Amino acid sequence: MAKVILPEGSVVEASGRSLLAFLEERGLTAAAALVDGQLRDLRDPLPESGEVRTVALADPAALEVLRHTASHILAQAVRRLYPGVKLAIGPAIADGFYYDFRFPEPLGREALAAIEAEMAKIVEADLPIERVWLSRAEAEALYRDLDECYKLELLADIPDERISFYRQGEFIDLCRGPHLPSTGLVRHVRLLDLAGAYWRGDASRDMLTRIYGTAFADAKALEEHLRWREEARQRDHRALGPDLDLFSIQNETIGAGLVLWHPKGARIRHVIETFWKDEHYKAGYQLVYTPHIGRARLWRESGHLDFYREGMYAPMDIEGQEFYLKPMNCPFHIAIYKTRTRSYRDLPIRYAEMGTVYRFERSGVLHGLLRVRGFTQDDAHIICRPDQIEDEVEGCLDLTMHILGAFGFHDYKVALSVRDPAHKERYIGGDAMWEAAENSLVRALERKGLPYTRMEGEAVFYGPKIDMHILDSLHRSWQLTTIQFDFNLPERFDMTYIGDDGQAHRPYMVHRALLGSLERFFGILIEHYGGAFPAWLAPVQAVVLPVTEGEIPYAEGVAEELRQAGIRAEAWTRERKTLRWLIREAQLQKIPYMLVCGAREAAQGVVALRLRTGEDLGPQPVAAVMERIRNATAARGTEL
RNA sequence: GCCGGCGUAGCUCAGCAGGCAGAGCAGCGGUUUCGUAAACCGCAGGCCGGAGGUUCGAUUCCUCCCGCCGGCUCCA
Repeated sequence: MAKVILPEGSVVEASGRSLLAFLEERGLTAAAALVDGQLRDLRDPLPESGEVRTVALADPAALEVLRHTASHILAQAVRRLYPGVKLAIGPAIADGFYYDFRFPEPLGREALAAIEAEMAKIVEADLPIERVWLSRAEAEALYRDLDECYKLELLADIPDERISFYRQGEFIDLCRGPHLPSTGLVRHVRLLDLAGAYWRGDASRDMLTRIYGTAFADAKALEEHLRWREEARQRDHRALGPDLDLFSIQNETIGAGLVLWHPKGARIRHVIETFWKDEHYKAGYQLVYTPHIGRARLWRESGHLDFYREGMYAPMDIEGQEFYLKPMNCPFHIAIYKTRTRSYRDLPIRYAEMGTVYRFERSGVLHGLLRVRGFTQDDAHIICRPDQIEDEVEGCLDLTMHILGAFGFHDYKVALSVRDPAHKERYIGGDAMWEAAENSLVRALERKGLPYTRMEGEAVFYGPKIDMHILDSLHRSWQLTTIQFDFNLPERFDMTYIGDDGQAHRPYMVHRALLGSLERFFGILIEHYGGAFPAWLAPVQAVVLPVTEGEIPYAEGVAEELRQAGIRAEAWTRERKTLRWLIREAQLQKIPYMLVCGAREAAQGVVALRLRTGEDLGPQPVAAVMERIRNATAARGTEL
């Protein structure tokens, strides 16, 4: 007899019947059964022994099942409305689900409403969803009759002889399940988007139409998700950038994927770079500058022309010599290292550079600041002895958390990428190097108490690495930091140091970027803060607003006083507008501090302080306001 | 590259059964001297993304091109 745990927590002993039968007797509903840690259909007969737990519809574990069922309902609805349609695949994904179709006619977004309405009918009908097992021959016959070429292809990849299908009403679909017991449970579903997608992601195969949707157990969760989407849309850096006059990308005149940093964006970048440089000097790095182009010989020696050519732009001819625009900074840093014989006493050497690189990206993948063709890496190369690698990796993690923490990122997801143990021959460098490097990464992560996911076979051919993802204010994950060993370049460039034995040795080299690229990081920052930058980053920290023309000289004096104190301040006196207009404008520009000067304030030598939050703090001495802004700036927090 | 959507004033958008191209904001000129999210009046602003076709006539219909946006395995 199996131990059955019902939704309200009561336990019964049973076998043979389905969990669904028990629930129906009690007038209960649920999404699925959890048997030995695996989700199963409620309609399955209970096992002879073990534990069966009821998974409620509201259980997070049920979400995937719910969405998978929603994708079947979508397919059923599409089938009804578009008889000639061919079905491909329809899985649940992180935020919802999709289904890929080939439509006989192009489908527009406006069709989604009608499909949603048809889905509602299927939900209303509360069709039972039942699993059906077919033999291979039956399955193939079924799909040949229906002329479902994609499904036939999927069938061919399934090794089993008994093939699992799910049936709801007139609709049947190849599927491993599990599914909800009936369509009536999918109450809160919404179709969101329409997009093209290749069959099996392969650009040489058919282009299908993908319909995206999402589903939740209750209306509130669906509403929240839709609000979240809307919030993300409003924070889109591609809209905020031009609105706040931070940057522009001018495809027609400048070129795709090439960023113009406007004065306000440049002001923020300057703050970021200054902070970054100061912290790097403190952490024992040496800053360097290197050129944007280098001779073909350099890139041949580094191997870039062999392994990275598709990411590089065509060479330019300079006095008969080929030069390439740099896609990476490493060869230059190595060239600096090699200008003299290095002693073991010189190590570690840490070269850091805000190095601007150019990489070819296909036009379709370019995306605002997040994917560009020219960008500035916050790059560094650490060259060290074998006995130093662990401390060096740990030092990278410390610096990463210190710097990212200042920008309000405190949640990290870490991926450790190591060799594929089955194919060690695909990687450069010996076992001993790989193990030492991997151990140093693991130990450094453990010493920092950072949980990580180990990814076998995800390492690049030249060394193991750590990638760190941060979560932004909307809980979206972004990969920023990468810390990777490179066993390849020291070899290719024959880098050495003289050890205490008087012999030449090969150093370890670690390549790392903390913010990744300044462009990408800026885009993420804009979305993280929704354009409302904290005081230390705000391009304009304070505006001084005169109430009438009479206070213009006073306002200008106050702004000048602030600027002399190192505060980024402007007096808005260029044209005569009402205070209401000025406040609204400052609010839209998301300026943290508004200093209102009317006749009363001017007479007393004070300002009325209003914060971006809408808080009116009333009259304050100018010195007190400056102190407040200076404190908020120094704290690098979001508090104004 | 491919699929779908979209290209109209600096920006946001309306218009189009085929008949001289419209609004708000921004800009410029003036009036208003104003107290915490938009004072008022006026002026100017356009190869309706580009090329070709159909037509007496095209921003509108058709074809091609260019650009932008969403997406292109999280596998039945």
